[in-house]
Amino acid sequence: MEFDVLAGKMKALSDPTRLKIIALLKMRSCCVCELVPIFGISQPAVSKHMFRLKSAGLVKEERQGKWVFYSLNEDVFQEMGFDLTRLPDLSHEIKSIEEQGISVQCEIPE
Amino acid sequence: MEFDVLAGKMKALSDPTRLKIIALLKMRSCCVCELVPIFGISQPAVSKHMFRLKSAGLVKEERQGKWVFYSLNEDVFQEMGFDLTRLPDLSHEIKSIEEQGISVQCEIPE
DNA sequence: TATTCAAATAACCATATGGTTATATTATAA
DNA sequence: TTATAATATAACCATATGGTTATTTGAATA
Repeated sequence: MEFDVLAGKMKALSDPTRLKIIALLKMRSCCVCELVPIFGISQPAVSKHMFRLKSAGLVKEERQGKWVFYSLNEDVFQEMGFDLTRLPDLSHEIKSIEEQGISVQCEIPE
Repeated sequence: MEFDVLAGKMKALSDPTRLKIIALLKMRSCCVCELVPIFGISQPAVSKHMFRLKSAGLVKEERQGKWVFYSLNEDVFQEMGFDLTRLPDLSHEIKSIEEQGISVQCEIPE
């Protein structure tokens, strides 16, 4: 797990519209033209949201004739939730400031 | 759970620095002056990050003399992870576009 | 009381974000 | 082949973001 990568996935879900899109895709795949009336935003706005979700790896796309169907990448989505519960150990950072003598002992705020 | 609120929490964690701060606070409380040398950014930059984490409810603050110690709000953090796995049901949105006849049957892209 | 240290706030800047309208691309249908 | 439908891309705009430096606030210390 890389902090940058996980933060990128979080950013992809940091918008209410994209979060709702994910909730919808948990039910079934959708094409752009279905999402437009649901969210009441323009078609290019939906396309941009899908691009962001796809770039983060959260969503897969599949063209079916003139439609492009987007589906949830369940593995990536689940892994993200897991990563959130297993953030990397940063004890070396704590150790570093302690060795440099710049840590603050909250026990002894004399 | 509200999509807006959850998205707000995600946004608070959508920055690598803030995500690392959370990872640090999982180990122990820290004050601003400890985080400054760890991240190599200015003290006001750290203060702004803490404000954003606090606003999202992910972090608690406690003044100890001239220091302000920030600690992880573990309940909120855990609940966020849980909410992510239990996104609200949006079947009514699907039903709506189906009733309006604007849904696309991906089974029959004739 | 005056000074000093930690943190917060203000003002600013460059870049990112989420929307728009207009146009291009891709694939079906006439 | 031409028109049409779905999607993507481009260009633009207002606001948000993450950083900076300068200043203010709060608390401990000389």
